Amino acid sequence: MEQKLKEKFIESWGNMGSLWGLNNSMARVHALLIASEGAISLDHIAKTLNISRGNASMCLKELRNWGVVHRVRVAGDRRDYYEAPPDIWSMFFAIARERKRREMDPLLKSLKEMLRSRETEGGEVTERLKEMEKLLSTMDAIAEKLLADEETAKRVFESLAGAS
Amino acid sequence: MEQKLKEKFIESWGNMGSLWGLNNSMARVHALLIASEGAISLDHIAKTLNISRGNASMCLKELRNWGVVHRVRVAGDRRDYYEAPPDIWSMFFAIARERKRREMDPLLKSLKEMLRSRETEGGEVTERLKEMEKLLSTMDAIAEKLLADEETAKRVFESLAGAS
DNA sequence: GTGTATATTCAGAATATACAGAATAATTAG
DNA sequence: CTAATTATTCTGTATATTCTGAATATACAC
Repeated sequence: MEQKLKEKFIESWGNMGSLWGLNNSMARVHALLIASEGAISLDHIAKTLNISRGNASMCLKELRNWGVVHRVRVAGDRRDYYEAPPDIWSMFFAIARERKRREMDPLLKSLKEMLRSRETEGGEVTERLKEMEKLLSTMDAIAEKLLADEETAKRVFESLAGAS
Repeated sequence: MEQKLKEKFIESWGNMGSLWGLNNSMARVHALLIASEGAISLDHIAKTLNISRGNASMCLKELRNWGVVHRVRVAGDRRDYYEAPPDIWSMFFAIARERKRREMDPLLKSLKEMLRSRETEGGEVTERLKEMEKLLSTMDAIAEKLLADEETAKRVFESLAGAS
């Protein structure tokens, strides 16, 4: 019966994943790992989700890049096992870190470069770009601060959520 | 010469856009509007970006759904003109609102549903899902609060970014 | 009303992405 | 070292997405 919940979760997570940069298989692999108690093998994953072992391998690699899945080696067993660390908050931070790295950093970098190369130039457009750069720098500073220390960040979140 | 800056910005924004749900053309159209002083016509957009008028039309429609582009009607001119509102902060909030709506709300909804349908059940998996629900609810509360009042939000951001 | 300029929608072509399964590489036991 | 087992990478195919250009609709001038 626990099975039904698991399947439903895998399906939902699969749908959601695409919203933050995972394709369906990746998100399903991730969901299966989240919903499984111990570490499980690539083979087990491929069989359970009905995907090829090759695909499973690529998904796991990418999920490890995101930092949301770990490989576990078991002595006396050739196979690799994989698990999602149990702490949901650290998963959240891993995802946040990666998304910042992918979505924010390059844009901020590109803005800074553009503005540096045209420091002297005026115009409305340059003004807007400067404002964008300021805004993104603010966000960047916040993100850096929060991602650097998870415990502090948690407290900030609780306080922001709670304050009337 | 301003032209080079514009092109570079369009290219960067185009690359970035795909990371938050716009396809390349949409993001390029958006970038062109951000980087243009007044309102410009569909025709102008299609020509400048080398895309079909049909595609331009669809992109503009979608960008207006996001709330980041406005249509301007000029008296005595049949054509429609489009512009990106000049305030970067309100653009930021429009994007944030839409992303929350697309990325967070459905996930939270789906989690709540799952948990409701299995309230009685225990197990490690259910525990994790509950934690996820709690975490997302916290984030949701923060987002609601910040998106409801832009001025307050700005102040919160400044303060978070600044505090040592 | 008619004719013209513009915008939108749509079908299918072009392109990009995701996947299975085969080929290759790596690891380990013996 | 060799053979066996598992993991990874690669290749072609299936699928999904995006885009164009044509068809259709809409708005306006007269």
